[in-house]
Amino acid sequence: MTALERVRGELVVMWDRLGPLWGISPAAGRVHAWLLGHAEPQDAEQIAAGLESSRGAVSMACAELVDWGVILAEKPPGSRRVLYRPVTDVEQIIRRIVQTRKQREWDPLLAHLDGALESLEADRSAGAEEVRDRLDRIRGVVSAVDRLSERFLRGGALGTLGLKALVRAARSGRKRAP
Amino acid sequence: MTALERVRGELVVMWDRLGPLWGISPAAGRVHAWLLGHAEPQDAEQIAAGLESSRGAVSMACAELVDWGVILAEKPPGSRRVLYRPVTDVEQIIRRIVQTRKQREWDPLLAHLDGALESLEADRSAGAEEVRDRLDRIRGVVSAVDRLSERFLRGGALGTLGLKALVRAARSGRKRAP
DNA sequence: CAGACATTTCAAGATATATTGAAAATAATG
DNA sequence: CATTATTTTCAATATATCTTGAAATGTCTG
Repeated sequence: MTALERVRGELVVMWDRLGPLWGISPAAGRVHAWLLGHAEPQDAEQIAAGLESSRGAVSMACAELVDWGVILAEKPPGSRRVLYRPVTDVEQIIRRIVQTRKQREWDPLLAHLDGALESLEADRSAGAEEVRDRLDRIRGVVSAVDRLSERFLRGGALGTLGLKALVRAARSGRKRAP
Repeated sequence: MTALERVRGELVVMWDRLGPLWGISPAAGRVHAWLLGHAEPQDAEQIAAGLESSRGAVSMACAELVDWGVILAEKPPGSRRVLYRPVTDVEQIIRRIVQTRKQREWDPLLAHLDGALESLEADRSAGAEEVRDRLDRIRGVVSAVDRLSERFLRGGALGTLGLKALVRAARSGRKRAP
């Protein structure tokens, strides 16, 4: 077994657990890992065989990943197969994930909090006062993160957040023991 | 039904879905929401009754929340009951969540990536070259976020990230329609 | 536009996760 | 230190989620 093959297996295990952290399902995470581990784009058949999964499951996972914008589906002319290729521009991946999560989760949360605060304005009891205060503080942070992500999405580059310089610095200083 | 009671119910639904986003289970999220919705600290019995859950489930959830540092367990002298109170300092909550996730998830991820990159260094095939490049780019971002969180955890205040000013700004400008 | 090759869908079944409730453990009081 | 109020644990059970595979749908070529 080559080093590459071993790394591929580890990648699959990692992404299976980490996918949920940024909002994608474990199954889709495994497919993403598989694609990241292969230089050549793969078709659904190969992925299913490699992950010991079924054709249908891979189809679902790929649809999810295309939806998130972290992989691309390519139809080479002269063939009916669909080839999947991972997006390798990390900034683009982050952008898509931030964008998708913002509108799926963050914006609705903010709207709910605003609604809750509004209905509590009428209630002048001591208990309501305290709860309103807490929600207002939470809303402050949620709103701040919301604006931060907006700035990131508009600003065009990681640079706005100082991330770009950090990435540069981080790439040079590898290999701190586990 | 008062406005406060309605808001409590909505909070529970929100936190049930959002808990997983920052790493706690849906059940623990509901308990956290229940506590946030009540000005007075609550005992496990009250929580179980309020959420129509069982005594045991609440016990597990509270242990998880105390572990995360987002609620406090208080033993009032002269009684055997344990009262639970949510931490209301939002900065402290964020700090605990960032800290816990960093060491549970982020640090191991970084170590794995370093290990994978190291074993790929030997493999000089074209495929390995491409995969190594991708992993290196990913490692750059993971490492950058890691350093960012370290800076936040040490720096003592949200201020370091510019979040503090954002929170101030956000709190004044409420009520953009849903 | 028919035939063949591929993909997507979806209901049934398999698997994993969460919940319950009663028994064991713990802590406080007289 | 026995009693009682309370919490924690954990095996059984209920619930939700993921996977499968066959049928339906789509799409490219001659």
